[in-house]
Amino acid sequence: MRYSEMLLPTGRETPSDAEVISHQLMLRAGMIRKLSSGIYSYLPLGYRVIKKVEQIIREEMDRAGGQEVFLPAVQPAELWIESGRWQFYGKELLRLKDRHNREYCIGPTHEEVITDLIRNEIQTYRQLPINLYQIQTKFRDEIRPRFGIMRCREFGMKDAYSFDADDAGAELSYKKMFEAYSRIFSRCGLSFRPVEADSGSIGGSFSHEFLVTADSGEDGMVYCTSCDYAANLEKAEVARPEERHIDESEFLPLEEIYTPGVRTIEEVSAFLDVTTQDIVKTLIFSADDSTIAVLIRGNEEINEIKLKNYLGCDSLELATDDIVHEVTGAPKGFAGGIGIKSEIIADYSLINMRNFVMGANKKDYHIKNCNTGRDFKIRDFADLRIIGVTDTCPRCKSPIKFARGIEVGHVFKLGTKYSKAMKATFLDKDGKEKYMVMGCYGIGVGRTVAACIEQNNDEDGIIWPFSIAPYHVLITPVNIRNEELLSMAEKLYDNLGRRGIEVLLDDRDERAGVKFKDADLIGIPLRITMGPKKLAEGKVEVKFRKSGEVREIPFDEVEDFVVQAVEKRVMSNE
RNA sequence: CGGGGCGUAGCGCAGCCUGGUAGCGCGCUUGCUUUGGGAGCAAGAUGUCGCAGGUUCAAAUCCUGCCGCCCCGACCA
Repeated sequence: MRYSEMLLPTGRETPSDAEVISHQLMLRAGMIRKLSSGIYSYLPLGYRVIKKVEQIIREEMDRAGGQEVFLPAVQPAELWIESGRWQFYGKELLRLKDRHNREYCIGPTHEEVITDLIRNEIQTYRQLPINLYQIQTKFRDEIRPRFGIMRCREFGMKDAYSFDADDAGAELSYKKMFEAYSRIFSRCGLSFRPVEADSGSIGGSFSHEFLVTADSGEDGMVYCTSCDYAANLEKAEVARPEERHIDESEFLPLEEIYTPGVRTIEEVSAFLDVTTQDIVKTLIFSADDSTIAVLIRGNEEINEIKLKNYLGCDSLELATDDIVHEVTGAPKGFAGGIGIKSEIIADYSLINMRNFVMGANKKDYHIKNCNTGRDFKIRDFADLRIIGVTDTCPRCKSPIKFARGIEVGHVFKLGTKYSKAMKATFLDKDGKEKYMVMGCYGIGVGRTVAACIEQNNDEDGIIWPFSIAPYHVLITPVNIRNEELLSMAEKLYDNLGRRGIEVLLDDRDERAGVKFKDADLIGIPLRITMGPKKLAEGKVEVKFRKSGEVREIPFDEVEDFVVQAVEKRVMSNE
């Protein structure tokens, strides 16, 4: 491609509404333009990168036994009513009506469509397993799109669905996808980590997120410094502590203390001159239609996902002030375990606590020297908190570390949730009709590109890995008015193109400085600079964007040099 | 949905408080000079001042309503 003919509007200024580096650079490098909140157009340079990532995905999905399909973006409401999600998906599902007033949605995901297809086409175990995937534009009406291409409403996604005859088969399918994903993200030149994730409302089974490590990531993760345990913060388990022997003689007598207007853990801690670890926090939740009190040590945070999973409820939220008053007989801020009119569950952090402080369920009072068992009953202890810096690995007890990441992929073992709801059955060897066991596997294509930029940039711009760079090589004749220079550049451009190298020729009538700045910004991995002085010696310069290394190569050798350099680096995911 | 901010040329912004009919930098066009890290000089083009009402002789500026965008939070995959 000739730069002079390409729509490649680079910009010097950072657009004011771009927060994260990948968004800024994608705008400045002329890769994307925003049409509306969370809705973007891809310009030629940006789309080339998207296609590169898609191609890697296709190759690896095919290699793992996937078959590519293309499913409708617009889906009839009936399917979603059948799966039950028309009701539960909420406002994120963009719904619309056609001229006959029939209801549709724009697919945020395709479990319904694929399950419908498969139930009609698959009758016997002989046709299983099967894995179908597509690369499609999805729409999720996010409450708050942000970070440019990272959290969009409209976005390109690869989604795959596996159907197996039994659980063991489904686990094998899952494992294959897990491995394919690892290869895909490695080939994209990303530093990433698969972490255990919550399988949440989709039900049972298990799930992994692929997180690209980046400080700007929206997801927190924790990983073990010794074994290979890694999980996102929602999921990360906290081990049950060993119970110390209870010697009831240690128990001190209860003591009610006047604590006017003292409500938060910090206030109580300061007022009574105790540490936050000596206090028990009592949180009142409304879970579906019931109310439950949850106790946790003062310095810890509740993990609502864990709580929701533990309770097995559909909705969970902190109780309203009215309910708090009803259950505790006091305004917010003085709840405690003693005398509360609801069931009580407690986080493991309470197990070895003695003589702690709690709210008194009475306005302006707290109680000292509370003890579980002696003073009140707890229905159950469970892992209900967010893992913290002082915790250790739940598997091997080694120290853990925290990091942030961008979720670029998610693999999910679905089980039979959809096949049951939509009656996707097959006839097994034993002549019995059974539900197919499903898995689903997503990759955010645009997000993968953004994540790559987050990991590969410097003050001058993007630094593409060879594997997904929009072009491998940029030829920069320093002055196109020098006809000899230009014609030699064009010759090199033609020859490299013929040998399968993707080349961009900067044939613009611009000053060298402008070309260099744009070259660094758009991040092409190799730049061949052709200037009159070096060319008089029969040489050109080859500069590697990533390392900054500059090699002077004789003009008649540069073609071979570049071909070899590109091939070597594409193969090694550099 | 709650809180905050912004909307003026393609991009980044000033002007608004104190009304008088719009400006700066970059970019763009033309010419000359320059030519290895975002050139210099000269001459130019480009605006429903987000939209709709209102106040006023007069509104980018004051008032009301709406829309859009961004940030924080809550929510959700």
